[in-house]
Formats: sequence, structure tokens, C-alpha cells
Amino acid sequence: MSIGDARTRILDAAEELFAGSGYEATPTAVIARLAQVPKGLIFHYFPRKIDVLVALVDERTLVEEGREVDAVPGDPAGTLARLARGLPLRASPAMRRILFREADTHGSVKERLGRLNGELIRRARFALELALPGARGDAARLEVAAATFAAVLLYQENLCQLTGHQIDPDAVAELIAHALG
Amino acid sequence: MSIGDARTRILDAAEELFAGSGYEATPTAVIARLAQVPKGLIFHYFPRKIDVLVALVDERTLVEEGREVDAVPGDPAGTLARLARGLPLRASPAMRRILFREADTHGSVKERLGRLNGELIRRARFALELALPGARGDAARLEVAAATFAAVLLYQENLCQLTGHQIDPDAVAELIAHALG
Amino acid sequence: MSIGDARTRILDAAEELFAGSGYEATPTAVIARLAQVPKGLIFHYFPRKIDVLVALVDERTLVEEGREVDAVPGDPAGTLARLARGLPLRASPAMRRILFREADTHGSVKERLGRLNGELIRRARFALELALPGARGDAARLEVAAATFAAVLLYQENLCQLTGHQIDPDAVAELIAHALG
Amino acid sequence: MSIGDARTRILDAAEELFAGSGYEATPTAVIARLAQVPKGLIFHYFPRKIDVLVALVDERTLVEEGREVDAVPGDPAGTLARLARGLPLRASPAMRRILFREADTHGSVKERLGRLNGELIRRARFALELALPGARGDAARLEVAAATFAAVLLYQENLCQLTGHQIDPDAVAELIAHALG
DNA sequence: CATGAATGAGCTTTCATTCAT
DNA sequence: AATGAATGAAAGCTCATTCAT
Repeated sequence: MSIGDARTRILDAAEELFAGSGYEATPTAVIARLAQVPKGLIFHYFPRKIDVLVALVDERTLVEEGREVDAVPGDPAGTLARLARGLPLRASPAMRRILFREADTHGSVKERLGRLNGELIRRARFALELALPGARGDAARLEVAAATFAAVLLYQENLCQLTGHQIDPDAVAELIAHALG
Repeated sequence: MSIGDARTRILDAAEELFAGSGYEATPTAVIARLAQVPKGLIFHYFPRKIDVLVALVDERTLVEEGREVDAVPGDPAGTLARLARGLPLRASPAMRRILFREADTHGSVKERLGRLNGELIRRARFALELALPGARGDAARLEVAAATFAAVLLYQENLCQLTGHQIDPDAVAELIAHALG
Repeated sequence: MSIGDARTRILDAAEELFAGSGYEATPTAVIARLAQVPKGLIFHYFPRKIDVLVALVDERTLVEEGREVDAVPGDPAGTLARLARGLPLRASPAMRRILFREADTHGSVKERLGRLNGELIRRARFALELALPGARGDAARLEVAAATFAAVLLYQENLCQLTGHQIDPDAVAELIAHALG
Repeated sequence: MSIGDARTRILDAAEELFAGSGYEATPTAVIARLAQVPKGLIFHYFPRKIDVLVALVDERTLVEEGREVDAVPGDPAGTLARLARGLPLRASPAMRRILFREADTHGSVKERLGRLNGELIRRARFALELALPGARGDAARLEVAAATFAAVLLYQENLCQLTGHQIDPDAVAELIAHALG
């Protein structure tokens, strides 16, 4: 086997195909062909087709929880902008598409997306608390700002690709910072 | 033929099923059963299965374009909040889910969702322009605010249902208004 | 369709094949080929393979219950011998094999076989009661005689074909008559 | 390797599974799992799946041929009753089920069952000959009695479990003795 | 001997679509 | 327009068997 073992090649193929055509529209036979393995081998490693998707989500997406936030007191705009440099999500672009695309398909995908969402909000809130020490009193407003920022980031990750619209997270960061200033 | 004619009942059934299980996972036979029509009749009205989805989007979603915005000069928060009372989208809850869920399935769905997105941004921008006559000079900032608000509304419509998180559009409206104030 | 409609031809084919090779060892594809119908049509009429077997048992075996017994008072041997002329079972030889062969496969087959057994015993008991009016007092002995006769008849129907042994029901009838005489 | 060596554990597992679900419906993978051996090892000991069944029958059923019969002259009922204490078959309950259940599956099973049947009849005949020295002249009647008793015993072993009916061999023994008396 | 990944034919079942009526 | 039987390609999945290690 030239590139990786069979199981890995199956997951590679599935990742590409699920991202492109969707889980339901991707036959296992096509996964097998792309992975250059016999069809039966897929079911040796993954007893049911859905287990391929579950394995992908389990093994190839990681919501980074609890990492420290790179916050600069007095610079909420810059702090948020740095947050927007990357979602707290270790996953390939294909896996990111799968995460949003198949959130309805299986509970484990939905759960992962929900975790990402929650972590995003938590980070944004925490970053703002650090960047704006004086604003801690207004927790509700910070919460709204954090959720708004999270919404924008997920919107950018997901819908923008579908609709062709763009949104600049840095500008949103500045907007929100201004609102809290 | 209790409610509506056959074609209508087919679309009713498909709407419910596509929203619940997704387009790919819904067999035409199940649509026929729920609609209480013979299987063949579906293909009389809709030569291919995808035509059912296209017809649903065409006939049961309407992006209201160009309607006037209920803006109050000097009250950007209230103006945005009123915008958030309802998306410029005439569609049942089921059709809304279909719009987001099947945006990858067929071009016409994606186009409709993109149209909704564009209209949302346009309205938000226009509303802010009216509510903040003095801010017209800073078009870029208005644009960002509008896009942010649109992102929040679509996020609420789509992801919140999946992840269980909530966001209060009125609070976001106030936040944005404050940022622009 | 030359001989019978498709559903009938499917059942005909299944009857022949289940009797010959057994239910588990008979692929639906072979049924379809013998019946000269496309494979998919089998599942149009019988959603699952087991439904073919159930339909066969339901529609092509009939345990004749409660029919009068041709009893001659004073001639228990002849009366039992007449009983042995035919089991109270309307079914082709193939269906008879299926009934015994697949009794473990599905509840409905087992139930039918149990009904046959029960009816056989009931008839034998009733026949003996009529043929031996004076013996009614010894109900237990009649019961044993009836069960013995039933066992012999089922043994003849089932095991004899497997083992190559033969048993003459008329001689058993006479033996039992003698025992009760 | 808690109980026995691998080969024994494979046979143990197969015995249990074949008795419960039937030969055809039992995958070798399930046998391997229950036996706690790797899948490939089964085919090391038994090149084909059917060889597992053949080995079971060969090694775990024994038709006891030619053993002396515990006959008491003048007491045919007791003699038969003692015969009914146990079939001339050394085999676990599971193997007994397999013997009847899979008689159609493979020649060796059918042969063993036929042998059991023959031995049963031979013993019953011999027992009756010894118990009724005066009846030796009427060989035909003895033969019928023996076959009847064999039929009852096999019926009890096989069908009774399926149909829920019971039959008391002792009472049958007495009935037959009475018939010959 | 022992192992479990690998194989591929074949299984039951699904399903969009057609078509005679 | 209305019907449901008919079609067959393709789906997910099973499984006895092989084989390199």
C-alpha cells in the first residue's frame, strides 16, 4: 500500500467525497474506488456506513477547549481579531464542510458542531473580559457581544461559501469593540 | 382528497419529509404514502424527484425584496430590532429548514438562500442609513454592521436550532446601534 | 404472463425451492429467475424475504379443523386406518416438506405445524371414542393411543423420508386397536 | 484459553450456535467470537464451514449400536419403558437438536439420524422378542410395535419441543405391551 | 501455529422511474 | 389524469475463504 494503510485511505476518500457530494449521496462503492480498496474492506473497519462519518468526526475534528486566549487589555478589537485568525477547530477544510453540511445527519456531528459553537462563545467572552477589565460588570452585554462574534465567525465559515457574500472579521471585531468601548 | 388537490398534497408531504429527514433520505414512495397519492402520480407532476424540491423552493419560499424598511431616524436599535421581527422570507418553518439543509443539494436552493442573505444585508444597511442619517458618510462601517446583523439573524435561524444556543436579536440590535452611535 | 400472475409464480418458485434447498439456502435471485420475474418484483409483493415463507404457509397450507371423523363403532382399527389415509392438511407435498423443514425458521411455520399436531391428536381421540363407545371411561389410555397414532403419522410424513425407514399406518392402527380392545 | 484448546472451543461454540440458530444462519465469524479464537483459526482446523458440522456429528454424537437390552421376560411394558429412559444416543441436548434440525443440510447428519432410527427399531424389536418369548412367531407384529415405539420416541425428542405437546413414553410402552399381550 | 486484514462474490433490500391500462 | 405493477440498476451489507506475516 503506497500511501498510508487501508483504513486511513478509506477515511481520506470519505472525507473528500462527503465534503463534495454529501454523506447520503456518496455510495460506499465510490469511497472504495477512490480509496483503492475492495468494497468489503470498508465494512471490515466500519460495520455501518454511518460509522465512517462518525470516525471522521471523532478522529479528524478537534474542538480545542480551554486554551488560553491571547488577550491584550485595552485592545478588545485586536483581541477579537486575533481570535478570528482561526476557529478553535483542528480540522481540514473538507472536515469543516462536513461538520456544517452533515449536522443533521447524525448526532455526533451535531454534537461536535455544538461544542465548537459553545467554545467559540466562551472564548470570545473570556477574551473580552480580559481585554476590557472595566466592563466585567456588564456581563449581559459581553455575552451578547461574544455570541455576535461567534455568529459572524460561523457564518463566515459556513454560509459565506454558499452565498458568495464576504464579511471581514477584523472589521466586525472593531465594530464590537467600539460598541463596548 | 381531503385537503387540497393531489399536487398540493404531494408538496405538503415532501415539505414535511424533506425538512425532517432530508431530501436524499426521503424516498418518493414515502412522499406518496404520506400524500395519499399513488406513486406514479408524483412523476406525473414532477418528472424527476429533484423537481419536487425545486417546486417547493420556487413556490413556497419568497424572498421579499425591496420592501420598505420601517426605520425611525435616531433609533437604530429599535429599527434593527424591528427588522429582526421577521426575516424577509415568506416560508413555513419547514421550508426554512429545507432552505438551509439542502443548500448544497441543488442550485436553486442555494440561489434562494443567497438571495435571502443579500436581501437581509441590503435591508439592514438601508435601515441603518435611514436610522442614522448622520452616519451615511461611513459607508464601510454601516456595511459591516449590516452584515453582522444579517449573520446573527441567519445564525439564529439555522445554527441555534442545531446547537441549542440562543441569541437575542434585540440585544444585538442595541449593541450594533451603540457601536454606530 | 403465460402461467398465472407474477405473485403466484413467485410463490410457486419459492415453494419448489424452499422444499428442495431450504429457506436459508435459497437466494431471492434464484426465486426470481425460476419465477421469471425481475428480482425487485419479489420485494414489491413481499417486503422481506421471510414474508414469502409466511405467505406460503398462510395461503398454501390449511389444517382442516373440526371436520367429522369417519368412525365405525366397533371397528377402531379401520377407523384409525381411514384417518391415516390423509393428514388433516391441505398442502402440496412440497409445502409439507417446508412445514417440517422450516419449523425452526419462523414462528408462523411452527404454529402451523403445532396446529396440525394438535388437530391430529384431537381427531384420533375423537375417532377412537366413537369407534370404542365402551372405552370412554378410560380417557387417559385413549389419549395415549391417539398421541401415539399422531406421532406415527407425523413420523411417517417427516422422518421416514429422511431415514429411509417405512412404517405401515394400517398395521399401527390394528396394533393400537388391539391394545384398546 | 480458559476451557479446552482452540479446536474444542470452536466446536463448543458451533454446537451452541447451530442448535440455536441453525447451520446456515450461523456465520463463522460469530463462532469465532463465541469461541474466542481468531477467525482464521477456524479454517485452520476445518477447511470449510461444513466440516465443522461434520466434525460435530462425527465426534459428538454416538449411536450406541448392539448394546444389550435390559429386557425382563414377561414384562414387555417395563422393558420398553426402560428402553425409553434414554435413546441409544450419546449426545448433548444441543447436538440432538442439531441432528434433527440439520438432517437436510448434509449427508453425514442424515446418515447419523437414520442410524439412530434403525438402532432404535432394532432395540425395540429385540427387547420385545426377549420380553415376549412366546410372541416370536409373530415377527411382523413385533416389527410394527417396535417401529411405533421408535416413532414415539423420536417424535418426543423432536416435534414435542416444537409444538408444545407432550407424550408419556411409559404409557405408550404399556399400550404397546397390552397390544402384544 | 496463529492472526486478522484482505477479498470479492453474492446477499437482501431500496428506489427512481417507466408504462400499460 | 390516474394507477400500481413492473423494472433493473445500485445500494448497503454479509460472509466464507484466503493469505501474508
